[in-house]
Amino acid sequence: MQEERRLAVLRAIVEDYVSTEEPVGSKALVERHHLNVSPATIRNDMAALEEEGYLHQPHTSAGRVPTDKGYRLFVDRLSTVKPTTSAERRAIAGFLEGAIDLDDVVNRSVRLLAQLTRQVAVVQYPTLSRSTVRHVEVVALAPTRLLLVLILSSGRVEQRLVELDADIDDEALGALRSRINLAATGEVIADAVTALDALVRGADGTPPAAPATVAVVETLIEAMSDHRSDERVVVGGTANLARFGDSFETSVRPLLEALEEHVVLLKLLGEATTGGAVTVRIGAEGPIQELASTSVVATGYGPDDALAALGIVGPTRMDYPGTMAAVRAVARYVSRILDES
Amino acid sequence: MQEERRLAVLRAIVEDYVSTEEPVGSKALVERHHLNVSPATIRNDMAALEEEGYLHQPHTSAGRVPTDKGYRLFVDRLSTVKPTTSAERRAIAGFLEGAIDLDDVVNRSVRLLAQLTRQVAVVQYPTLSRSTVRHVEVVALAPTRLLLVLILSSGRVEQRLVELDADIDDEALGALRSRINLAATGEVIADAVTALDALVRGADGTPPAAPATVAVVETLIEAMSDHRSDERVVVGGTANLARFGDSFETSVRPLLEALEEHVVLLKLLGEATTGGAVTVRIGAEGPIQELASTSVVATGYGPDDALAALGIVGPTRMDYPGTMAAVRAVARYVSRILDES
DNA sequence: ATTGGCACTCCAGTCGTTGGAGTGCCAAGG
DNA sequence: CCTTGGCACTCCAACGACTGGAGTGCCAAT
Repeated sequence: MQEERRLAVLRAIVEDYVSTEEPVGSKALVERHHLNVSPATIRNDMAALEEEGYLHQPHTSAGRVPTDKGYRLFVDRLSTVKPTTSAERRAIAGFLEGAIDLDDVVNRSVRLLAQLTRQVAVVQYPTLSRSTVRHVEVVALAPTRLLLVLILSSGRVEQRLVELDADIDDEALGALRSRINLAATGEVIADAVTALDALVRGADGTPPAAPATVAVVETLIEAMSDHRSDERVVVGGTANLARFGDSFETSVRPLLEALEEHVVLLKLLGEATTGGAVTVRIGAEGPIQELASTSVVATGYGPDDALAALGIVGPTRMDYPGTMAAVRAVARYVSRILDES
Repeated sequence: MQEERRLAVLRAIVEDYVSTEEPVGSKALVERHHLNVSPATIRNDMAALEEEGYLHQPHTSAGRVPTDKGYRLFVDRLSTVKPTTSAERRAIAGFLEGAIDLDDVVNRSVRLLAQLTRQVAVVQYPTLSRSTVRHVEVVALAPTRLLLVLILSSGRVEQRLVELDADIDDEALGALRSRINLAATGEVIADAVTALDALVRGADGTPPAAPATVAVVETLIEAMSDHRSDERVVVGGTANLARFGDSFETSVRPLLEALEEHVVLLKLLGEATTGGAVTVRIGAEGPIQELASTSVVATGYGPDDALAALGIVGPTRMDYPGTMAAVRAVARYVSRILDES
């Protein structure tokens, strides 16, 4: 069955190219992998694979290099995700266990990912809009001044001050607090907002809400709708870009620029939060011009892997199985840590 | 007066080398700057300057390049800080005005600095230990559960939960709140800690403090002593490293690695918070091996320029007057913004 | 102290040359 | 029909020789 062997050849070429960083020729292939055929046979296969667009030749008489399409086939059908060793798992767990708060978890994750993959790591902060409301606290600092504390499942805490036009007594305050929590606690942000909205609109013919209630709920909704902190990502391991050796001004500069455009990164990571698996975007598959010559390996984390995303950016020539394994492992441990705390 | 001319020659060499990035020769010098002498004269001066260690020759028959010592002399005695134009000032102000919170101020400052100087920018978060206490809020979430909110002059807000062994009534709570604020409000963190400590120790023979007071104050002191967030710095503009063109693996990689070592950066910036002026560290003057071939231009910001520091890291071959002006201008505006909010 | 003249140095770019790795194709063998 | 050895061909990358030009240092003259 020569079709099968062709795929084996593609796999071998990808693996060799990734490790040697040089175009791979037919002779070297048969030596390193024990394909029981001659170089000439391999050449025929390679010619066929090139014909189909999986390989590319830098110059007429050079070895072959995988194309984006070749990597794609490799990732989809030829690679088995390398299982992480127990030592690696222990290292990951140990490194993340020490985290003391959300910031620390995120920062440690970035460093860890960058170190494991030797690529540039990107971690998104837990998304506000996908968190659920854990608790809302309403306390009086003064008779006309309330402090709202909004505690989310992601561990984030938001707080707002509300000035009232009139005094509010403890009893009314308690009632307000329990009504708000009844409506919002446990809900996803979006649902909490609509529930709170219903509260003040007096949906079903109930009398209009008291001014104090309106003020509090409005502030709360504003806090929940404040998506700007959604836009936070942390980037690390840029020193790994040094391995780009060649074509610096042409390939590293735009990449560094893209990495500082956090909006761009968020778009990139956004695609990864759908579906539980590790997402791989190879070369120009994505919408972002500047990253056309790089690959992105990312996945969601948190409950249902939908809270936010993390991943790495690197050259298309990368160790996909190993990288995917590392990304998945880190995402799992981060999810667990967040769940515990 | 030939001594005077020699300095003029040094200045001219620094300026030309910064703008052309190439060793500068005697002929080019007399053409570009209207020194009314011949190239031969300049050559004598250059030989003397080299003898004294201000210049260096890459090869026997090449132009001259300033040494670290040469830059140092230039910065200390030959350069006038370029005044920022009103257009620049408006741009800076406009860019920073839009900031909505502390995070935003810091992030905008980094981008602004990187853009103005075309170097790598580094901004330290306001130092906890140098902030003063603006207000302490103590509210009961439940009879045995208190929420402490610590608001600092830097705009930072810390909060802690305290579980009590016994119930506390509103009256006692109010008393506790005002005693704490009396002791701490307006004080520098360190002083606030000692004042609070005195509160529970009952310094002058007063009866020992109530258990609730002890618990609250201890938690508060702990929050104030939590210096880990002191260690935060934000780095931006790494894409500007691309201009390092030559010697990538040798000079950019260690630099990128150093930039990720935030502890290292903090040490670097730490030196800059003393004294109100802009600090310039050239080449190997500082303690950090990895940055031996770069310069750091930094200054403090905030009240007395002592709250925290910001600055840039770049090649020793940089436009010192312009860079110093930009750093100073940004620091001033950041200070102003923080003061207003 | 300054300057023109002059010999000297040395890098950077250019141009052949060449060796080796790799290919494509073909004809022979399973 | 697939595989294989042989062979001519291609082309890069490395090496070395060459050379022009920019720059210097020194010296004698002013």
